[in-house]
Amino acid sequence: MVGIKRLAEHLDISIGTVSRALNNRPDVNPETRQRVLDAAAALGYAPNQAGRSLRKGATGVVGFMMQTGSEITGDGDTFFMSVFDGVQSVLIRHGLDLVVLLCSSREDPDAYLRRTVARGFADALIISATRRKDPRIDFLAKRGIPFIALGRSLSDAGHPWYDLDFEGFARSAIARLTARRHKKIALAAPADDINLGHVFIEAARTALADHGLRLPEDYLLRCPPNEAGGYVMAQTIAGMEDRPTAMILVNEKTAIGFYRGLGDAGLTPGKDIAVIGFRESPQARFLTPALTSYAMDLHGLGVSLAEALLATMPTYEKTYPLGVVRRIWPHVLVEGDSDAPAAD
Amino acid sequence: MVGIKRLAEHLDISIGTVSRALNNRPDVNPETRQRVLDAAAALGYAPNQAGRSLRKGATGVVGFMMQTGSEITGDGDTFFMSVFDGVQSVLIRHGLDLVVLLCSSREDPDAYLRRTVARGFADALIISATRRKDPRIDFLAKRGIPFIALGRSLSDAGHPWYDLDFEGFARSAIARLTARRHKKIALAAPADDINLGHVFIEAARTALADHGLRLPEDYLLRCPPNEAGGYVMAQTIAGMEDRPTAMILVNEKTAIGFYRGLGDAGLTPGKDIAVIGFRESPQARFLTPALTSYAMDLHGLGVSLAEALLATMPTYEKTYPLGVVRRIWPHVLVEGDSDAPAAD
DNA sequence: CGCGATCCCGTAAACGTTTACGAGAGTAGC
DNA sequence: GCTACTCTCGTAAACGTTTACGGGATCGCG
Repeated sequence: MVGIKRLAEHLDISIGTVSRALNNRPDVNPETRQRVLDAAAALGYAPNQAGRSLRKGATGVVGFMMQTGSEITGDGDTFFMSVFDGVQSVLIRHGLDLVVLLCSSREDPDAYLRRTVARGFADALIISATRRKDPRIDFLAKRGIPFIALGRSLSDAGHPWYDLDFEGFARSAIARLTARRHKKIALAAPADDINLGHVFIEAARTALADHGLRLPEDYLLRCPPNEAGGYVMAQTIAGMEDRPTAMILVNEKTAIGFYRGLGDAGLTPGKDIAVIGFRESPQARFLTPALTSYAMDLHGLGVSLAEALLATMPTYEKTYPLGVVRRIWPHVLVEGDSDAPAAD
Repeated sequence: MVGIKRLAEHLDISIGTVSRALNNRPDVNPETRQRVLDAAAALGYAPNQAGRSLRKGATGVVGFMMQTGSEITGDGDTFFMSVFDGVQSVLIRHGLDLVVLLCSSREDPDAYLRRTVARGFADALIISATRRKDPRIDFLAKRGIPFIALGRSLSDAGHPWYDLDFEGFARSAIARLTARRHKKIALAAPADDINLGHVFIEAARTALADHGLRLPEDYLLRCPPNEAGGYVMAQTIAGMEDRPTAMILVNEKTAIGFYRGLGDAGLTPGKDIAVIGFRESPQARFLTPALTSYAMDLHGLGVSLAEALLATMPTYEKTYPLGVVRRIWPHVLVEGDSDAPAAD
């Protein structure tokens, strides 16, 4: 490992000058700088990150915390990969790197966060799967660590966040179904403490009320946001004596199991039961009948997340004079054939 | 931020003793150690990672490099999440942390690796999506950085690796199909340079030969390993004048699009064309007819990967006296209804 | 010739740890 | 009372950077 010291004695100049040349500071002779740059390339010099961050007090990395095996992100999907890609495209322009911090399903997210913050891993963080009340938010705010949340929370530290448009989804889906004469509309939302379930359900309740409808207790189904969850939910629906005629799913993966479960129960999705899913996805795209769902620009979401995060960091706040961003990310309807009008 | 210095002057002892107490070294009075531990907890002391790794020359993190948006891992799926979970369960026992290093689709994997190695991010690495010849292997070996590859490669640096059993898959699937009187068997493999495609195709060729069959040129289909790839492949198959009666897919996600594509072309999977997929997955599990495929213990694979990696690190090699592990990870057949006998 | 300004560059401190070394105190053995 | 040893702890160097500070050239100008 060739360090700045070896580089300096090889060029027979001081390490100070070498450092200045490499970090192109003004007070160094252009010719010397070139010599240093050439030698650095020739010897394969790479600055030691530990030394650098010890001195500067910053690491140059941004962490994206997510949970493995949790209900919400457990199966992993194209969602986060696309967002990562967007985040990274912004960070790389500033010499920052993105690393993904995986919190195992067996570990407490709050403890995990404290641990990784204590290690001084990242200069800034993106947290996802925000809970109704999320101690991570208070913790990060108190420690003064720049962060942004993907997902709203009741915990409010004046921090920036982006979230998906669950209200718009609920309104649109319900308007669409009622326009097609559906009156018995059921919802499927994840059962855990992740905030999005609450937001969606509340929005759906008021949207239903706007159309003179209400949500019976047994029409609010809690199911794990994956294929198996959709399957057992279909069984439940099929066995109900006052069966709903339409179903709204907040997670696209439940749709896959739901279709199969309906089929196994002798029901046809889109005919016996109208279905609308939240997020358009490669998997759901190939369902038959095509799932009516909502598509969004995830790469763009990643870009916006990164920019809003940088806006809260002293070093970059002039580059991104955005203030504290708290915004709902839009989506567009993708019409399918899964939400036909109600019979009768 | 309270460092070791503040802790020391608060206790009125030297920083050396504090450090020794915290790293529980032998030569410190038990009573003093307890005082230090208590004070550390009270003041919320957390060791500065930069300082520590600068001194020790190690960071205590293991990186898992994967590509976003690439064909092989682009859509992300349950595969890697499960592996991550297994890896982490081992690392955490040794105070090591796992971070995921995302290489964007727009960046060269080799350049990305060099960059992150140069940054001194991780003490050891796990690389995935190995190519036929993979410069990353030579690079890591030359730099003497402990690493393990998930996937074989022609590049051989005497390094450890694990890989899935593509040969066993090919043999089993072909034996199963020929036993059901299929003679016109086609393959679908990814088109990129990832090594698994080559391994699988070669294995399939010899397995076919063992049964007196051969692989016509147009029965070897290259398709992106995702839903859309499966769809267009179905169109291609449907339009062939000498249509195969069976299809083997190395990627489960292609099965989803393939089913839909066949349906749109008026063909029924499992009836007009037998289908066998490689990896059993939540998505494929809910296809109709159920996809015959192969399941494997991904968490266990992660555990084994981590142990084999640690076995190559000087610090841990006595704990895991495994030598250089190069092993094929087993799977088991999950019988479905998608590979019915050939008509006539 | 003197003086200030400018341009480069060397010196050294600092970031927060870990650890080799040695020193002081106590203890035991003779 | 001397030596040898153990136990505990303080001292200081080292890890690889960055950067404030100052100093020697060089130059311009009066």
